[in-house]
Amino acid sequence: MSSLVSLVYGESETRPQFYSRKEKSLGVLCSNFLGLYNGDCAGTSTVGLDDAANRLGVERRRMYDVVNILESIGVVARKAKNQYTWKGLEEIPRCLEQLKKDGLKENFNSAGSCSSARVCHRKSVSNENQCGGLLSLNTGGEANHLASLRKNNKSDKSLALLSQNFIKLFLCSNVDMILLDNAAKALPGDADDETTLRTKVRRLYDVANVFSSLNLIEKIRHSESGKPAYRWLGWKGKLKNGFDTASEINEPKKRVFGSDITNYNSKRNKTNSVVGWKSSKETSVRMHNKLVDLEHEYDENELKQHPRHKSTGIDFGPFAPVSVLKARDAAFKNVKQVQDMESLASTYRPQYHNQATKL
DNA sequence: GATTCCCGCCACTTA
DNA sequence: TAAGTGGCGGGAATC
Repeated sequence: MSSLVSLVYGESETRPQFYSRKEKSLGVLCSNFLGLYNGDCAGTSTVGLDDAANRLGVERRRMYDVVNILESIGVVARKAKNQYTWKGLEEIPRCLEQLKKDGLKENFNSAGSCSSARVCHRKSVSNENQCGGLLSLNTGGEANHLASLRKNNKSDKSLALLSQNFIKLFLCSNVDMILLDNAAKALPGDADDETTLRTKVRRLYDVANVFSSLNLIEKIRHSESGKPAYRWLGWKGKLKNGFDTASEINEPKKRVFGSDITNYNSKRNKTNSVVGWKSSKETSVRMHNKLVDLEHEYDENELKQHPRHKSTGIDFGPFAPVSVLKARDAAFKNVKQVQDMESLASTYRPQYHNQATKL
């Protein structure tokens, strides 16, 4: 029992250190990873997976999650076994641009579904996609690490491609707000199978947490259903002192959890409370319609089952941006304070390490 | 009770 | 054959 307590409380702590999911979230890990390689280790061109895991005090498995998602937006590129090339945050806008181009060119979500997203990614596997490292990696001996996945159909479900397709939902349809459930349905895969959907939603939470930590998206709440939705913010960040300052740049705009929305475009509410338009390119119409259909379908069912009072706006959910930002800022500060890598590792390890696995 | 998402099992690939 | 990779879903934290 005492050992169990120490697992939870931390052996070196005099005060109980309660387990907190937020501190171990992929978003926080991502922030720390970026802080490490974009800040303290700026200039480092090669990222060793084991090294990163050690420095950040996490299991290697978690690094795969973060790195795969970051690879999907060009921040890193797989170089060799256990090694990634650090491309940098400045790759993000270029990658987003490319993703948008690809998505539009390949008519992402043609025929009102995302079946073509599968086509899109297959093309990507064939190295037609130029984005970052994920789809055009292939430097040196590492020919195409997705090729192996393709063999066993793994790439169809890879986190990296899910990430890219999630982004394409925003970029290619020009919706700026998507219900997570609907994103899962709209993305490639069996949308009728409950288990498949649930799994996809789990993965989308992973992806969304990382993207949220990058300030590419923000989590909000569908005002009527209370269901989670994500709003596209786009890449606004620029580096300052080696750090992504997107959070700082956007900080004034952030709303406190539960507060009223002031910058919400009322026009969006007119047609649909969740899906809004920025423009209306023909290619985007199909996806828009699909998402709108999903929303209508969802809203009708929801209202039938759970009649609600009319809401005046959007409520932020439990993933309150401010709290996340606080956690992130704290993490960044933490990273900044540590000058040498040795102390960095010891600083971070307790935060992530699952002590239970050390038994 | 529903939502969120960490955790680690395990199948598969690679060296 | 050991090590690397990452899909997957159980189940606990959180709302």
